Amino acid sequence: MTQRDDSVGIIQQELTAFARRARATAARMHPELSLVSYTLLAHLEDQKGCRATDLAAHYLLDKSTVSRQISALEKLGFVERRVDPDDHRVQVLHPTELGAQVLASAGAQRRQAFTDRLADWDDADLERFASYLLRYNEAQQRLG
Amino acid sequence: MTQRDDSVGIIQQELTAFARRARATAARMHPELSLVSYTLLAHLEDQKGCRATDLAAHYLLDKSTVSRQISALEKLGFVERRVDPDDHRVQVLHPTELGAQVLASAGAQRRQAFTDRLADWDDADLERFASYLLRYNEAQQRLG
DNA sequence: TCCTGCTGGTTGCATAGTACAACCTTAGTT
DNA sequence: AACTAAGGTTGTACTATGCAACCAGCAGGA
Repeated sequence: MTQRDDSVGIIQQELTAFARRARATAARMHPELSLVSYTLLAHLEDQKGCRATDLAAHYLLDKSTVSRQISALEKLGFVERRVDPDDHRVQVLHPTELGAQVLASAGAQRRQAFTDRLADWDDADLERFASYLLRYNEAQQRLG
Repeated sequence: MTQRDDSVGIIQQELTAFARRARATAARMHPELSLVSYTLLAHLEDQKGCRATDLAAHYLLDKSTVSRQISALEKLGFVERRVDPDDHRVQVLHPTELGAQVLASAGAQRRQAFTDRLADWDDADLERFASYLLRYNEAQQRLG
């Protein structure tokens, strides 16, 4: 067992531990907006509106899952649907004013939690950690 | 928005993206053993047996959740219960021979996937990434 | 024009994972 | 003996998810 293998083992173990906790932690932080809802809503804001199909493709979710998530967000008044005049099959989804507010609030809370956890890191370490995560996720997407 | 804030933002985003994918990815890799089951079974092996309560405490799960997970693992023949002779309330849980085999196989598959994703990293980066994850998770546990 | 096939979305069904509360059994204390 | 605490199980409910069946609108070709 080389030192390299040790590192891989630790990375596996720690990422797994993180994944196991993530949903529950997010739910505790802002019960109003689950991890998934938060992500979808954030994407809508980022993209200035998109279709349910785009969300499904981007997050590797089934379209039925997205459909239900969006219904829930709509029921909460966080999302509105605008039928595309050029293609009546399509609904372009947008955050509502309220949705944007809730998103901003949840985002601030999330960001604060991360900032706290990373408070005693120096800038160089933070930047390197960020670049490692980007690199890792890029590889994961590439390799499935 | 400082460069530091950017780094925090990226870390948040990438860890979130990872968490969103983790369960589904794990499920695709070895349908026999979900992420949670895998983790519980691995803990049993690590600890050379422990109680359901210990698992619940360690993974911040409700004891009912653990109870059901263990029932499922037992039904699959991966776990056996041994009543503690000193305290008949207690069941000490152990992986069975079969459970250990499945665990080893799933573990090898998981490890291989990580090894592939990290194939083109040099040793120093791997070691640093591993240490960052340890540090991050330690802080998360400390801060809740 | 009409049939066929494709695309975007919804709905019915099934499953996993989870929590909470009520409960049972066994230990330990007073 | 009576009470309390600890380890587990079970009933109930809810969220997230996928698959399959379906509907509706669009686009192309015979």
